Amino acid sequence: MNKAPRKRNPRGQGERLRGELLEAATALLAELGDADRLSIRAVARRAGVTPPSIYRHFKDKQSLVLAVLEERFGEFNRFLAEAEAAASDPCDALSRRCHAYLEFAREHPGHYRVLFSTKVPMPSLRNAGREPASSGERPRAGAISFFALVEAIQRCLDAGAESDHDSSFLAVELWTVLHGVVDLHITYPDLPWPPAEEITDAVRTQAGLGKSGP
Amino acid sequence: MNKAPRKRNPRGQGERLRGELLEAATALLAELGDADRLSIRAVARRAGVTPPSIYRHFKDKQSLVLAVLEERFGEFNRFLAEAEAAASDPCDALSRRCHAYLEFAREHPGHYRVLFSTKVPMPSLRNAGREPASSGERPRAGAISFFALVEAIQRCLDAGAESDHDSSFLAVELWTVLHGVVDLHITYPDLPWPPAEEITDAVRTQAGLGKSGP
DNA sequence: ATGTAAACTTACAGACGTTATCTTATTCGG
DNA sequence: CCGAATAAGATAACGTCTGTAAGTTTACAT
Repeated sequence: MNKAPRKRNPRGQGERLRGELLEAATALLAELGDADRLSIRAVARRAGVTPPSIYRHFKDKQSLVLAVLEERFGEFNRFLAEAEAAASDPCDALSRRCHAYLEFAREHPGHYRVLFSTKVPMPSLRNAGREPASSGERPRAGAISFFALVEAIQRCLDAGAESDHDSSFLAVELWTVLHGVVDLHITYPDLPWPPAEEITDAVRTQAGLGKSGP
Repeated sequence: MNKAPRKRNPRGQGERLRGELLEAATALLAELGDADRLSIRAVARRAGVTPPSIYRHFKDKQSLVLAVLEERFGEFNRFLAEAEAAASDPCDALSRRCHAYLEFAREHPGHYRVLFSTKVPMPSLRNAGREPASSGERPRAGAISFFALVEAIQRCLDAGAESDHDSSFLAVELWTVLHGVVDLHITYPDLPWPPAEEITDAVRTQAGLGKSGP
């Protein structure tokens, strides 16, 4: 077996393993698509380290998972915000934001699942006893990107787009379609889907958010 | 402890435990919302029976889960079909079908998750080795209800509803919204959602499937 | 040389799916 | 009415996984 016992890190740089652990956990979560299925021991194997070594860098399994989630969620929001930058008008920006949403999910289906299709972090740990639910950690995460969507839509309405509904209702409508198309693609990858963009574009334009002027 | 060792079933009626096991597994799946998290031992505890007793009635864990899934999926399709029965015209039937979809999900969120938000049966068992994927079991399940939706929409178009797209595209669009709104409600139950019906009705009418005539 | 950071070894206590074997209550043949 | 067959379960156990705690080794920096 590969018994070379891992090149030890020099003094100040114990941080390096922390980074490699996050990297390993990230890769595994991308494959598993579910934080509950991630095991400390699998992360350790992946990083070429024994399981207890992880506890020098993370209090417990939940901390490790939350660290990864925070990273990925930040990258998700950054990616969507950057996509809007190149836009000419608010409706174009909204379109780009939606397409970026789909692109992120296509590139990182596992991470998408972990971020948006599982309940508050580690329901299995709640069942284990001890803590009284500690909800309120990750709901905020989904909320951030939702409010960014509301604002993007409001800018469209301010620019003259006409719709029967207000921005927050439209945001729910759009998010619903985006999430739905993504989740179905992930769950049934072998069905002959039309391109995801066609679906979401159809709903977005039918809702009156296609172009600014009348 | 409750050491009364369970009233034994008479000769011909060993089937009774089978029923109770299905019942217990069904209840647990409703709570867990994930077939992978269901444990044989939990089913046994719930039914007041020792774990190996299950193997007299089901070949293995997968068979038990599949039996439950088949039952629930049948009920789902029946529920949607019955909802259409009371309709006056094709568009009303479509509306009722959509509302029934939402109602089923609201009444049985856990079962909805198991039926429509997890990949082919037991991905964890595939990883375990032995079998070469055996896909093709449950995809058919989702397909049945999808084709029923296509037909319901086609009847609307035949009755004079005008839309820019064909029935199968519209079916994907509608299913996307239905699934999206359901999954978001399940994943973030504490957000201040507008009623699910409002969202799906909006998309359905915007798509031109609100009323038959012009 | 020594203190200490970084990682290791060992170990516990519990869960899981599943098999092999044993017990007991019921039913049927006589 | 009684003994044998059998169906419906229970016990015990194996092998594997899991998260994590305690204590130990190694190698670098001073």
